[in-house]
Amino acid sequence: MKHDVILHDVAKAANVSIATVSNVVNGKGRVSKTTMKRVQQAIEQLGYAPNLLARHLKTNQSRLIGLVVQTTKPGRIQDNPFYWDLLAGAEEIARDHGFHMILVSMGMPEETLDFVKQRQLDGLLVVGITDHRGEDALFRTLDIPCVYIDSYLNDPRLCQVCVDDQYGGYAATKHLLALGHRRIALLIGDIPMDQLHRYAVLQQRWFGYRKALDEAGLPYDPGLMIRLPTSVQGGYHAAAWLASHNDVSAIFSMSDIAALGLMKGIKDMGWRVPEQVSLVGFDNLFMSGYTLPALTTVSQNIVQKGRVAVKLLMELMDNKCSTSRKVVLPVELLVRDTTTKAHLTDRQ
Amino acid sequence: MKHDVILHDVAKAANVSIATVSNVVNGKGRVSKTTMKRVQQAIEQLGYAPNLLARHLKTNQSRLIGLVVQTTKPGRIQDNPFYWDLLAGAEEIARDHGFHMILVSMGMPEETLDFVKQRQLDGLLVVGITDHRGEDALFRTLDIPCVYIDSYLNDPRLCQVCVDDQYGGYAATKHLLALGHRRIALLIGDIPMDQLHRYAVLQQRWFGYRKALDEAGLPYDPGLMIRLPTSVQGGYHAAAWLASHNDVSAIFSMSDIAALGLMKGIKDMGWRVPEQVSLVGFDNLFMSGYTLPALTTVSQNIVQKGRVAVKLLMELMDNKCSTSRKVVLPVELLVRDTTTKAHLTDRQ
DNA sequence: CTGTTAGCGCATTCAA
DNA sequence: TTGAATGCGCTAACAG
Repeated sequence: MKHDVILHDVAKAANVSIATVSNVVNGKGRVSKTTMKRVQQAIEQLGYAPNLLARHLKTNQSRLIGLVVQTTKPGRIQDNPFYWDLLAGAEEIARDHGFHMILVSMGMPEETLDFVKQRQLDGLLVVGITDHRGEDALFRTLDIPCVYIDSYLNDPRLCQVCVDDQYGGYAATKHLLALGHRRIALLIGDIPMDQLHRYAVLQQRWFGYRKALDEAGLPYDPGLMIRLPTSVQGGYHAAAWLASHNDVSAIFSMSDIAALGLMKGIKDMGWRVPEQVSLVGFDNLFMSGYTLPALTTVSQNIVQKGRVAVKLLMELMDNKCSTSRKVVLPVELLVRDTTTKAHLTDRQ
Repeated sequence: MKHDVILHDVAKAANVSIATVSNVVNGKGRVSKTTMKRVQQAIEQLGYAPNLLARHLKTNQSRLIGLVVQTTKPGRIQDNPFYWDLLAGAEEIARDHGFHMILVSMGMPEETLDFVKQRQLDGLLVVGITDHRGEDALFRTLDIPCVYIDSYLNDPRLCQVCVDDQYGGYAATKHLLALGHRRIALLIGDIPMDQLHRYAVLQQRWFGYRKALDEAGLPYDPGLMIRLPTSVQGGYHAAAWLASHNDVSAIFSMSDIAALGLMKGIKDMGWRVPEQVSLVGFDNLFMSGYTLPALTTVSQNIVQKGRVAVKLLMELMDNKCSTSRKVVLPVELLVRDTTTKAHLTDRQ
């Protein structure tokens, strides 16, 4: 094609100045009905659309929100389907406010900072960081509105969105305890226990687990922590662990993904869920209700998490974030078919 | 914080003109070693980062690539976890070329056009459109580089990336035929058969199915098309259909998602996979190998699809897209445990 | 090798 | 109510 249509072209066509056209476009200033009509017509005919680069350069904003996700290898986005739900929820609200979402894959920290400065991002949704590596300080230096998701930062001035992970862990464990289980293993992820504080979400669920144990007067046994990756494969391999721990009658997996792999692993060993091992997951993935048996799990709404995060960000931008700076979304235990009364003798 | 650091500030600090700083930043023009050092030092100290809005306004580009996805409700992103893989692959390559990904949820067509024009997007990744609603023409009017993913547009000048859907459908069906199955149902999605051409990906797989049937000298039976949504729920309900079609010994589901639901539905009816019904899926989801029995499926690499699409887009931008304008990524039949020899008598 | 200058398209004073 | 003029921060052409 040719040259873009600009303010100037419209002005000429409507026989007015560019200032007037600008006023019409932005609904500002006083413009008479007749000229407004004429201008709108010209805009229509020429197919004019304002150049946001120019507008934003002038107004010193970008109406762009960055979704900052951690990367394993520098510059590479972590493989996690949940992010799409988060992004979808965020985009929905952002769009309603005239903002758009841009992806910021966080590799080297400085790169991320540069990105935000260069692109003049108006706000950030930061997923899953901790304040133990100074990452939060990093974003603080940026001095733009940030909403931290699943991050559990201690600074009360920070805006945060998460789910009630601790309650989730508590509810799942309590459910198993109520069914008579006493030796409940925790599929916690591939991390050393002394590094648990760096994975706040997992730590919170772990807290909930311990709390339920405490209330039941049961001791905490570090030997029941299964430290394998939070993945289908990791879960699958947890079955081998289970084979050498015959006193364990239930496993609480911190993710449905791992729970699915684990269920497969258990069945491949010839054991039955839930008759011989009870299983609880976390997340309520789209197919968790459709496994056989259907997975008992702690359900969370990730799309909603994205929505709420952007809403909070909008408030933060308007400086009217006097209300709740930390939003904890509810989780819900969905009891399905992978949990049943303890029958310890079955596998012994 | 305060005011952003701009070219001017650096220039003053280094005692040079802004043009020289610009040259250093962009590695253009001739700058002496000593001044370059001085400028770089100033940049470092002040923490200068170029304002891309200004740069792009000047250079008339944005280094932004839009990922255009369909929405069901206007303005809302369709719920599909695959998109994250696509986005991740695309971002990986885009970032390597100094581009970033922005989300364009396509509701009303005009909105989308405005978005692209206003944000001055340099290129577009358009997912799953057809040329039967004139959507392709829409993007053509934009006159910016586009790569169409999973779209099967007829215009040979268009850049497209897809997988070999037809071969996938063919291979899956042929596999079932080789096992002795003769009545093979197709779980095709919630669309009228006379609208199939509007869903080119499904149509291609359907072509493959028919081709395999033809080669085996078997007639095509429209009565074997199961028209239920491509979702876990849809698949689950397909089990009821199966119950009333006892001559059907195998089902080819056009998506793993639906296949998972179907597997559950079949088992809930008390039937066994694969002894009584063989099942093939499509996609190879992350947990498809971990169902029980493990799902036989046609595997595709969606991350790779995203990568290739951006690579193609980059070539298109450089005008050196003389080579292949259409890339067909391979698919692979993964024979796992949901398919076995036909035993028609089992359920009759 | 380095500095001066003129816009990119727009929003926004300030005059008329 | 409308228009002329200024500058957002940067690049690129041209001068020195």
